[in-house]
Amino acid sequence: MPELPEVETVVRGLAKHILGQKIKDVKILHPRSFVWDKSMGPTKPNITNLTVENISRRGKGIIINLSKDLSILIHLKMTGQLIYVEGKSRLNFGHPDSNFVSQMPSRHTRVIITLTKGILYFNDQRLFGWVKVISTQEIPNDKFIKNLGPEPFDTNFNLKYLWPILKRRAKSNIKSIIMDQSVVTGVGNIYADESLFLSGLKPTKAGVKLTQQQAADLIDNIQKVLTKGIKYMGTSISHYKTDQGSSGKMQNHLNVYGRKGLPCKNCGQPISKTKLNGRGTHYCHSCQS
DNA sequence: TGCCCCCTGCAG
DNA sequence: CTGCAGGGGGCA
Repeated sequence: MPELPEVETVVRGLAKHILGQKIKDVKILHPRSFVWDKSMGPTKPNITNLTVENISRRGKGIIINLSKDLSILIHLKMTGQLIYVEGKSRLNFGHPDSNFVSQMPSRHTRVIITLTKGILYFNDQRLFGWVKVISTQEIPNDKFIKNLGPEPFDTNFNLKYLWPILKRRAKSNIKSIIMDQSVVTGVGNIYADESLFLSGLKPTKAGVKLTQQQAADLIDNIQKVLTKGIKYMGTSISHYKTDQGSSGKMQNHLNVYGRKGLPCKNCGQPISKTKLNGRGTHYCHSCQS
Protein backbone atom coordinates (compact mmCIF):
# COMPACT_ATOMS: atom_id res chain seq x y z
CA MET A 1 0.00 0.00 0.00
CA PRO A 2 0.49 3.49 0.20
CA GLU A 3 2.99 4.36 2.89
CA LEU A 4 3.12 7.66 4.73
CA PRO A 5 3.84 9.94 1.74
CA GLU A 6 1.04 8.39 -0.30
CA VAL A 7 -1.47 8.59 2.54
CA GLU A 8 -0.39 12.15 3.34
CA THR A 9 -0.89 13.13 -0.31
CA VAL A 10 -4.39 11.65 -0.34
CA VAL A 11 -5.26 13.37 2.95
CA ARG A 12 -4.06 16.76 1.73
CA GLY A 13 -5.97 16.35 -1.52
CA LEU A 14 -9.18 15.34 0.20
CA ALA A 15 -8.85 18.20 2.68
CA LYS A 16 -8.71 20.55 -0.27
CA HIS A 17 -11.82 19.11 -1.90
CA ILE A 18 -14.36 17.60 0.47
CA LEU A 19 -14.22 19.61 3.71
CA GLY A 20 -17.60 21.01 4.62
CA GLN A 21 -19.48 18.73 2.24
CA LYS A 22 -22.39 16.67 3.44
CA ILE A 23 -22.71 12.92 2.93
CA LYS A 24 -25.78 12.25 0.80
CA ASP A 25 -25.50 8.49 0.32
CA VAL A 26 -23.29 5.50 1.10
CA LYS A 27 -23.24 2.45 -1.18
CA ILE A 28 -21.42 -0.67 -0.06
CA LEU A 29 -20.41 -2.84 -3.01
CA HIS A 30 -18.40 -5.30 -0.93
CA PRO A 31 -19.24 -6.07 2.71
CA ARG A 32 -15.62 -6.76 3.69
CA SER A 33 -14.63 -3.20 2.90
CA PHE A 34 -17.11 -1.46 5.21
CA VAL A 35 -17.00 -2.11 8.94
CA TRP A 36 -17.91 -0.26 12.13
CA ASP A 37 -16.60 -0.11 15.65
CA LYS A 38 -18.18 -2.54 18.08
CA SER A 39 -19.17 0.39 20.30
CA MET A 40 -21.65 1.33 17.55
CA GLY A 41 -23.76 -1.76 18.11
CA PRO A 42 -24.70 -4.58 15.75
CA THR A 43 -26.43 -2.64 12.99
CA LYS A 44 -24.74 -0.67 10.28
CA PRO A 45 -24.41 2.96 11.39
CA ASN A 46 -26.03 5.60 9.23
CA ILE A 47 -23.73 8.47 8.29
CA THR A 48 -25.89 10.17 5.69
CA ASN A 49 -26.51 13.88 6.27
CA LEU A 50 -23.34 14.20 8.35
CA THR A 51 -20.82 16.87 7.39
CA VAL A 52 -17.10 16.35 6.74
CA GLU A 53 -15.44 18.51 9.40
CA ASN A 54 -11.78 17.48 9.40
CA ILE A 55 -9.36 15.14 7.62
CA SER A 56 -6.09 13.92 9.07
CA ARG A 57 -3.60 11.09 9.05
CA ARG A 58 -2.18 8.88 11.78
CA GLY A 59 0.54 6.55 10.52
CA LYS A 60 -0.85 5.04 7.34
CA GLY A 61 -4.42 5.53 8.54
CA ILE A 62 -6.83 8.22 7.30
CA ILE A 63 -9.18 9.88 9.78
CA ILE A 64 -12.25 11.75 8.53
CA ASN A 65 -14.10 13.53 11.33
CA LEU A 66 -17.80 14.03 10.71
CA SER A 67 -20.42 16.03 12.54
CA LYS A 68 -22.34 14.41 15.41
CA ASP A 69 -19.08 13.07 16.92
CA LEU A 70 -18.76 10.32 14.33
CA SER A 71 -15.68 9.57 12.24
CA ILE A 72 -14.52 7.39 9.39
CA LEU A 73 -11.22 5.59 9.76
CA ILE A 74 -9.74 4.29 6.52
CA HIS A 75 -6.81 1.99 5.84
CA LEU A 76 -5.75 1.47 2.24
CA LYS A 77 -3.46 -1.49 3.01
CA MET A 78 -1.81 -2.76 -0.22
CA THR A 79 -4.16 -1.79 -3.03
CA GLY A 80 -6.61 0.74 -1.62
CA GLN A 81 -7.44 3.98 -3.40
CA LEU A 82 -9.59 6.92 -2.33
CA ILE A 83 -10.60 8.87 -5.38
CA TYR A 84 -12.77 11.94 -5.43
CA VAL A 85 -14.62 12.93 -8.56
CA GLU A 86 -16.24 16.36 -8.53
CA GLY A 87 -19.68 16.54 -10.05
CA LYS A 88 -21.74 13.62 -11.20
CA SER A 89 -19.70 12.68 -14.24
CA ARG A 90 -18.44 9.13 -14.37
CA LEU A 91 -15.92 9.86 -17.08
CA ASN A 92 -13.10 12.36 -17.08
CA PHE A 93 -11.78 13.03 -20.55
CA GLY A 94 -8.69 14.97 -21.38
CA HIS A 95 -7.00 14.67 -18.02
CA PRO A 96 -3.34 15.73 -18.39
CA ASP A 97 -2.10 12.62 -16.58
CA SER A 98 -2.25 9.61 -18.89
CA ASN A 99 -2.42 7.31 -15.85
CA PHE A 100 -5.55 9.03 -14.63
CA VAL A 101 -8.17 6.59 -13.46
CA SER A 102 -10.66 7.55 -16.09
CA GLN A 103 -13.70 5.63 -15.08
CA MET A 104 -15.37 5.52 -11.71
CA PRO A 105 -16.68 3.29 -10.33
CA SER A 106 -13.94 0.89 -11.38
CA ARG A 107 -13.96 -2.89 -11.29
CA HIS A 108 -12.51 -2.66 -7.78
CA THR A 109 -14.74 -0.01 -6.28
CA ARG A 110 -15.95 -1.30 -2.90
CA VAL A 111 -17.62 1.71 -1.29
CA ILE A 112 -19.20 4.78 -2.90
CA ILE A 113 -19.77 7.85 -0.75
CA THR A 114 -21.88 10.47 -2.46
CA LEU A 115 -21.24 14.00 -1.22
CA THR A 116 -22.96 17.29 -1.92
CA LYS A 117 -20.65 18.27 -4.78
CA GLY A 118 -19.00 15.03 -5.84
CA ILE A 119 -18.42 11.34 -5.21
CA LEU A 120 -15.73 9.62 -3.15
CA TYR A 121 -14.77 6.14 -4.33
CA PHE A 122 -12.99 3.58 -2.16
CA ASN A 123 -11.33 1.07 -4.48
CA ASP A 124 -9.43 -1.97 -3.27
CA GLN A 125 -8.44 -4.87 -5.47
CA ARG A 126 -7.22 -7.21 -2.77
CA LEU A 127 -9.85 -6.40 -0.12
CA PHE A 128 -7.29 -5.94 2.65
CA GLY A 129 -8.26 -2.35 3.27
CA TRP A 130 -11.27 -1.05 5.17
CA VAL A 131 -13.54 1.88 5.75
CA LYS A 132 -14.57 1.94 9.39
CA VAL A 133 -17.19 4.06 11.08
CA ILE A 134 -16.31 4.86 14.68
CA SER A 135 -17.40 7.38 17.28
CA THR A 136 -14.80 10.14 17.39
CA GLN A 137 -13.96 9.68 21.05
CA GLU A 138 -13.32 5.95 20.49
CA ILE A 139 -10.56 6.56 17.92
CA PRO A 140 -7.71 6.44 20.46
CA ASN A 141 -8.97 3.01 21.58
CA ASP A 142 -9.15 1.60 18.08
CA LYS A 143 -7.02 -1.52 17.71
CA PHE A 144 -5.06 -0.10 14.79
CA ILE A 145 -4.58 3.42 16.19
CA LYS A 146 -3.69 2.21 19.68
CA ASN A 147 -0.73 0.18 18.46
CA LEU A 148 0.99 3.07 16.63
CA GLY A 149 4.30 4.53 17.77
CA PRO A 150 5.41 8.12 17.23
CA GLU A 151 5.01 9.93 13.92
CA PRO A 152 8.36 10.12 12.10
CA PHE A 153 8.29 13.95 12.08
CA ASP A 154 7.42 14.19 15.75
CA THR A 155 10.25 15.59 17.87
CA ASN A 156 9.94 12.61 20.20
CA PHE A 157 11.05 10.30 17.38
CA ASN A 158 14.70 10.90 18.23
CA LEU A 159 17.88 9.08 19.21
CA LYS A 160 16.99 9.03 22.89
CA TYR A 161 13.80 7.19 21.96
CA LEU A 162 15.18 4.83 19.31
CA TRP A 163 18.46 3.82 20.96
CA PRO A 164 16.95 1.69 23.78
CA ILE A 165 14.67 -0.01 21.24
CA LEU A 166 17.69 -1.00 19.15
CA LYS A 167 19.40 -2.39 22.26
CA ARG A 168 16.30 -4.25 23.44
CA ARG A 169 15.48 -5.86 20.09
CA ALA A 170 18.93 -7.35 19.91
CA LYS A 171 18.12 -10.05 17.38
CA SER A 172 16.03 -7.96 15.00
CA ASN A 173 17.35 -6.68 11.72
CA ILE A 174 17.18 -2.93 11.26
CA LYS A 175 14.65 -3.10 8.43
CA SER A 176 12.08 -4.96 10.50
CA ILE A 177 12.56 -2.47 13.33
CA ILE A 178 11.89 0.63 11.23
CA MET A 179 8.94 -1.04 9.52
CA ASP A 180 7.36 -1.89 12.86
CA GLN A 181 4.50 0.62 13.18
CA SER A 182 4.75 0.53 16.97
CA VAL A 183 8.34 1.80 16.71
CA VAL A 184 7.66 4.56 14.20
CA THR A 185 4.61 5.01 11.96
CA GLY A 186 4.42 5.37 8.23
CA VAL A 187 7.55 3.59 7.02
CA GLY A 188 6.72 0.70 4.68
CA ASN A 189 8.70 -1.49 2.36
CA ILE A 190 9.71 1.15 -0.20
CA TYR A 191 10.75 3.90 2.18
CA ALA A 192 12.47 1.44 4.52
CA ASP A 193 14.74 0.29 1.68
CA GLU A 194 15.30 3.87 0.57
CA SER A 195 16.18 5.23 4.00
CA LEU A 196 18.57 2.33 4.67
CA PHE A 197 20.29 3.03 1.36
CA LEU A 198 20.75 6.70 2.28
CA SER A 199 22.15 5.57 5.61
CA GLY A 200 24.60 3.07 4.08
CA LEU A 201 23.10 0.30 6.18
CA LYS A 202 22.33 -3.23 4.95
CA PRO A 203 18.71 -4.12 5.71
CA THR A 204 19.85 -7.36 7.35
CA LYS A 205 22.16 -5.58 9.79
CA ALA A 206 21.21 -6.19 13.41
CA GLY A 207 19.76 -3.02 14.91
CA VAL A 208 21.85 -3.56 18.00
CA LYS A 209 25.03 -3.17 15.94
CA LEU A 210 24.31 0.41 14.87
CA THR A 211 26.45 3.14 16.37
CA GLN A 212 24.69 6.14 17.91
CA GLN A 213 25.78 8.18 14.91
CA GLN A 214 24.31 5.63 12.49
CA ALA A 215 21.04 5.55 14.43
CA ALA A 216 20.83 9.34 14.44
CA ASP A 217 21.56 9.43 10.70
CA LEU A 218 18.91 6.80 10.07
CA ILE A 219 16.28 8.91 11.82
CA ASP A 220 17.37 11.85 9.72
CA ASN A 221 17.25 9.84 6.50
CA ILE A 222 13.81 8.39 7.27
CA GLN A 223 12.55 11.95 7.59
CA LYS A 224 14.36 13.05 4.43
CA VAL A 225 13.04 10.23 2.28
CA LEU A 226 9.47 10.63 3.55
CA THR A 227 9.64 14.39 2.97
CA LYS A 228 10.83 13.78 -0.57
CA GLY A 229 8.05 11.23 -1.08
CA ILE A 230 5.47 13.81 -0.04
CA LYS A 231 7.08 16.44 -2.27
CA TYR A 232 6.65 14.12 -5.28
CA MET A 233 3.15 13.11 -4.19
CA GLY A 234 4.02 9.48 -3.49
CA THR A 235 5.27 6.45 -5.38
CA SER A 236 2.98 5.01 -8.07
CA ILE A 237 4.46 1.63 -8.93
CA SER A 238 1.35 -0.54 -8.83
CA HIS A 239 -1.97 0.67 -7.41
CA TYR A 240 -1.44 3.96 -5.65
CA LYS A 241 -3.21 7.05 -7.00
CA THR A 242 -3.76 10.47 -5.47
CA ASP A 243 -7.25 11.56 -4.44
CA GLN A 244 -7.54 13.04 -7.95
CA GLY A 245 -6.75 9.70 -9.57
CA SER A 246 -3.34 10.74 -10.87
CA SER A 247 0.02 9.08 -10.32
CA GLY A 248 2.70 10.18 -7.91
CA LYS A 249 6.19 10.95 -9.18
CA MET A 250 8.44 9.56 -6.47
CA GLN A 251 9.05 6.33 -8.44
CA ASN A 252 11.33 8.42 -10.65
CA HIS A 253 13.50 9.37 -7.69
CA LEU A 254 14.02 6.05 -5.93
CA ASN A 255 17.58 4.85 -5.38
CA VAL A 256 17.04 1.15 -4.78
CA TYR A 257 13.40 0.05 -4.65
CA GLY A 258 12.37 -1.59 -7.92
CA ARG A 259 15.87 -1.10 -9.34
CA LYS A 260 17.15 -4.69 -9.18
CA GLY A 261 20.12 -5.13 -11.51
CA LEU A 262 20.23 -1.44 -12.42
CA PRO A 263 23.38 0.52 -11.56
CA CYS A 264 23.58 2.06 -8.11
CA LYS A 265 23.23 5.82 -8.50
CA ASN A 266 26.13 6.23 -6.11
CA CYS A 267 28.73 3.63 -7.18
CA GLY A 268 27.42 2.02 -10.38
CA GLN A 269 27.29 -1.52 -9.01
CA PRO A 270 24.05 -3.42 -9.74
CA ILE A 271 21.33 -3.15 -7.10
CA SER A 272 20.61 -6.43 -5.31
CA LYS A 273 17.20 -7.81 -4.45
CA THR A 274 16.60 -10.42 -1.76
CA LYS A 275 13.78 -11.44 0.52
CA LEU A 276 13.83 -10.31 4.14
CA ASN A 277 11.03 -10.68 6.68
CA GLY A 278 8.97 -12.00 3.79
CA ARG A 279 9.32 -8.76 1.82
CA GLY A 280 11.24 -7.91 -1.33
CA THR A 281 14.33 -6.02 -0.20
CA HIS A 282 16.55 -3.82 -2.34
CA TYR A 283 20.02 -2.58 -1.50
CA CYS A 284 23.47 -1.82 -2.89
CA HIS A 285 25.92 -4.51 -1.92
CA SER A 286 28.79 -2.10 -2.15
CA CYS A 287 27.36 1.08 -0.57
CA GLN A 288 25.53 -0.55 2.32
CA SER A 289 27.10 -2.60 5.12
C1' DT B 1 9.02 -11.43 17.67
C1' DG B 2 8.88 -14.26 13.19
C1' DC B 3 5.46 -16.64 10.39
C1' DC B 4 1.17 -17.57 8.20
C1' DC B 5 -2.78 -15.59 6.69
C1' DC B 6 -6.22 -12.41 4.73
C1' DC B 7 -7.29 -11.60 -1.12
C1' DT B 8 -6.94 -10.67 -6.33
C1' DG B 9 -4.42 -10.28 -10.45
C1' DC B 10 -0.40 -10.14 -13.16
C1' DA B 11 4.41 -11.28 -14.78
C1' DG B 12 7.51 -14.85 -15.58
C1' DC C 1 1.41 -22.84 -13.48
C1' DT C 2 4.12 -20.54 -9.31
C1' DG C 3 5.51 -16.64 -7.10
C1' DC C 4 5.03 -12.12 -6.11
C1' DA C 5 2.82 -7.46 -4.75
C1' DG C 6 3.89 -0.71 -1.29
C1' DG C 7 0.11 -3.88 5.10
C1' DG C 8 -0.71 -5.63 9.34
C1' DG C 9 -3.50 -8.92 12.54
C1' DG C 10 -3.31 -13.17 15.15
C1' DC C 11 -0.76 -16.70 16.63
C1' DA C 12 2.49 -19.64 18.75
